[in-house]
Amino acid sequence: MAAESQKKATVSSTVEDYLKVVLKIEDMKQRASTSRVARHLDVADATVTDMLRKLKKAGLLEYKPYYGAALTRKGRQMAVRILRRHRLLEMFLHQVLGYGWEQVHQEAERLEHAVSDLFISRIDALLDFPAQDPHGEAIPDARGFRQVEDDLCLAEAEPGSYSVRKVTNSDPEFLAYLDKVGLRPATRLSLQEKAPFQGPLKLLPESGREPVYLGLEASRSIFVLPLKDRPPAPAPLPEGRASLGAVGRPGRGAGNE
Amino acid sequence: MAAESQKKATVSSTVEDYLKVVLKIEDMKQRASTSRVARHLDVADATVTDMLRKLKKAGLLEYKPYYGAALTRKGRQMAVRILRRHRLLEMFLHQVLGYGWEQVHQEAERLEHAVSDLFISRIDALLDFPAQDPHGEAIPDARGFRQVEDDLCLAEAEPGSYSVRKVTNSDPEFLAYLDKVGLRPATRLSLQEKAPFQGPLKLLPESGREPVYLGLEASRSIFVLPLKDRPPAPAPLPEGRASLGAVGRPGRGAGNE
DNA sequence: CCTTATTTTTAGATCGGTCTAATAAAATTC
DNA sequence: GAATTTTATTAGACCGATCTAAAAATAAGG
Repeated sequence: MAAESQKKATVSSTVEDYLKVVLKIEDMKQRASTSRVARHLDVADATVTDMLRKLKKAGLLEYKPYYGAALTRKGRQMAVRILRRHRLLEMFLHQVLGYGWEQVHQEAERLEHAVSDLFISRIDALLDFPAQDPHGEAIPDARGFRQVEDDLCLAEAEPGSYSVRKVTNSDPEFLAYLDKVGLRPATRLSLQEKAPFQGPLKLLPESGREPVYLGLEASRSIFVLPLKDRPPAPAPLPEGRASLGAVGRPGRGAGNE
Repeated sequence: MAAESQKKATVSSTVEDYLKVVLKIEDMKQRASTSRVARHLDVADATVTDMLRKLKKAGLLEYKPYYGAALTRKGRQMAVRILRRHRLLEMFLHQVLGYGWEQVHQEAERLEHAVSDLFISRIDALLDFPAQDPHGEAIPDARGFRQVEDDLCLAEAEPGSYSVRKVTNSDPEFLAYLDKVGLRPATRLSLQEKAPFQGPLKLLPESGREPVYLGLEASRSIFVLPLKDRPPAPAPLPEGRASLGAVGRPGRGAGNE
């Protein structure tokens, strides 16, 4: 063992959760302050202060009292690993077990801490190495590389034609609603107008005939890709709904749900 | 809610583990004494004493100091539920993700505490409601019913023809060995002789040409079904190896089936 | 039966993760 | 720039699960 001692350094699932939210906050270009982390994890601020000190000691992040935390390379590596697991699991639940996209997050949240590397690599292969999860979020590859994407948030878009790239919100209610009005990754839509003074957006999804009025706040979690007028191929996601060797949602036979 | 208050009563995974081993011990027709439970869980006796008192207070088992524990109906129900999850998960890992039978136990051990009921019912359907796990152990059904089987242990069998029903040992080394010499659920074999004085058994598995000499102790974890001489159909397991929508072990590039 | 050995329980401590209440630092406002 | 508000940290405690060491109950032998 000459090398840098690439210890497996197994951490608790609590630690994994802390790393995950720090990464998430950093990805949003915000400062990972104590209170922000606390809000994301729904724990008391004091608990976070404590934990950040511990994680600093473990070399997983830098931490300046009264300022906040920033992942070290090692910490980021771990966080990205969990992110990968989470998203792969979501895709697996959706494609193989027929979960709705509003159901996958909660289950993946528990599974990401429990499955082995073998499990992950098997589902990765089974899914043919997917690049996005069911919400359109990029899945980091096995080496921890993440594709960067220039994000255009619907809240900041001008009227025009777009296709939905991803939805960064895991609230099941919200996702179920989007699904109902026909807004999912890869669907095309035209943004018709934006009411002034934080007003709602008027959208026309290609699927539905009815226009959809979406609150400005809600529109912040929808990211889109501008379409050069109306080309034939939008195609971000490999393909839509449950298609693999899946039991197509529940259906026949004995009871599920 | 007029009825008996069928509370979901969610317990920690530690508690689930305790219930599981008490069930296992009871299934072996032994007394679930403090030390026996401690050995199975690899914890100190004192820890078990404590826990048994707690579980008694929770109404999950009866407990007499200096004697031992016995599951209540509620406790047994929970324990069987975990057993079902465990075995279903093993089958899933084997059939869908191509795990070897010596690999499934460890992974299922973690997953059984993490997956939701929905997950379980989906894999149950995906596997077409299997009755046995990869070791040939019966999977309790969704209502908690367990099929009883008259167990004939190889250690107690007379020379003759048998088919392997189940292997009750989760040591990966041991299972890998059995696999190598061609002993798995549903394989036929002839028990040729048993050496006296706790001596080894001489076996001839149908697959292999070489006889296998198996220690008496090892033979205690192999259970068999007597064959009426040599009929065409042995068929305890629904069918042998990975057959479902499985990715046939890892292997090639794409592919789901 | 009394002594010894074994098994079990009690007592007291530790560890990880969490909390509340009190205090202190930083940011904001006047 | 002093006072107030907001944000963080310290202090002290709790809970679940575990441990070790000591004491007590049961079982086994002579």
